[in-house]
Amino acid sequence: MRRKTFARMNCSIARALELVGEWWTMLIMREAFLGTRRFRDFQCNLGIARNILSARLKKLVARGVLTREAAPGGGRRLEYRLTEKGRAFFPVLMALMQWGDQWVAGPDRAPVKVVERASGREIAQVAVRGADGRVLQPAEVAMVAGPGAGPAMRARLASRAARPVAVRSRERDAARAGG
Amino acid sequence: MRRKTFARMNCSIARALELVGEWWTMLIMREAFLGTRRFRDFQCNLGIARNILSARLKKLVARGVLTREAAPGGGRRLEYRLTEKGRAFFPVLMALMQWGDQWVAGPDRAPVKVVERASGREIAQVAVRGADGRVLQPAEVAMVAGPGAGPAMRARLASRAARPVAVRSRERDAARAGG
DNA sequence: AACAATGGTTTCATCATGAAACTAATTTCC
DNA sequence: GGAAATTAGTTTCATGATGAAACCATTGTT
Repeated sequence: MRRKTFARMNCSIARALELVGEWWTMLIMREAFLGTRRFRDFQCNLGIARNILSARLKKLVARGVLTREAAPGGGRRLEYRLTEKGRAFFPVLMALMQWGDQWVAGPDRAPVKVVERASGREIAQVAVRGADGRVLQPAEVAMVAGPGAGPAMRARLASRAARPVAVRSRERDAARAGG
Repeated sequence: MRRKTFARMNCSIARALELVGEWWTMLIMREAFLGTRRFRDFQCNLGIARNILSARLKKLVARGVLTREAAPGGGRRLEYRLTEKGRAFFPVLMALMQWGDQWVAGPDRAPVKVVERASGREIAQVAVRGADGRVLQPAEVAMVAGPGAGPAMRARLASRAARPVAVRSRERDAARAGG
């Protein structure tokens, strides 16, 4: 059967994943943030098949995440560059990288360190913050219906509004389970 | 050919995606943060095929993102719950949701609003911040080799250390391109 | 004109996905 | 105690996505 689309779901995460959630796409975004612009370089740096890279780039351009422009220089050179929409994706990638650093690679084994260009100091952990800037844990927030919520989502959110993601202590050992 | 694995890549984003980057997995995480714990509820809320859900949950448990425990109640009830590692994924999902709200759903069409439980005020934008708490744009940071960088990554980062993600003005129209 | 570099598209074998059918463990109803 | 129901899967099978290699097209160089 055909792979299901997330586009119809009344959920911004699903709709975002429809654009960037396919296999390879987030790594293409990573490359773009690392400064890669040319088809050849994406292909070599990632080791992705060319037909797949072509399809992914095409979709990202069509969705306004990248632009495709002729580049100066010999041959048939093109450049793929991040748009404003693409650059706005930065926090997602940084959050994902930090999670990988801390929970997959292991502490102090990060392959890449992100530093503030001006000062050379490492950036802070990407975190969810309240209006006052305080860092919030999952249990400290609630999901409520937004202006774009359909009837189904509205019903779901109403029925569980009082049920945060509870934190239990007995799982600490299990959280270290194998890789 | 078999789908390539990202696990060997010297990149925390790739390694994170190896765990949560498969089709459906991030939406399963979203459901978990919304409070869903039972197989049946994941299946109904997402509309995912049961064999795929089974495979994804199994992998998330094996990787320490979820726990699987018997739950009180009739039948053969099980509960899947987020571990500390799973809860640490919160900023990634919130960043993704906000990006979807702003750039895919369109402004003021967000299906879900996330508010601080204590005050009821909406949370802030998830952003990359420096050590001093100031919000940083992609062009304001540099990627440098971390303790876990291999020779190849080290060489790449050294050669492009001086090349930030440049911001050009002429793309503003293109960024609005079709959906 | 021939050749090389870049950026693809096409073809084909293999793997992943989705739907439905089937299995298994536990509890409730009669 | 046995039948049915609930939950949580696994198996089977048709179809779609992926990866590798081959092929094509445009532009610039010799």
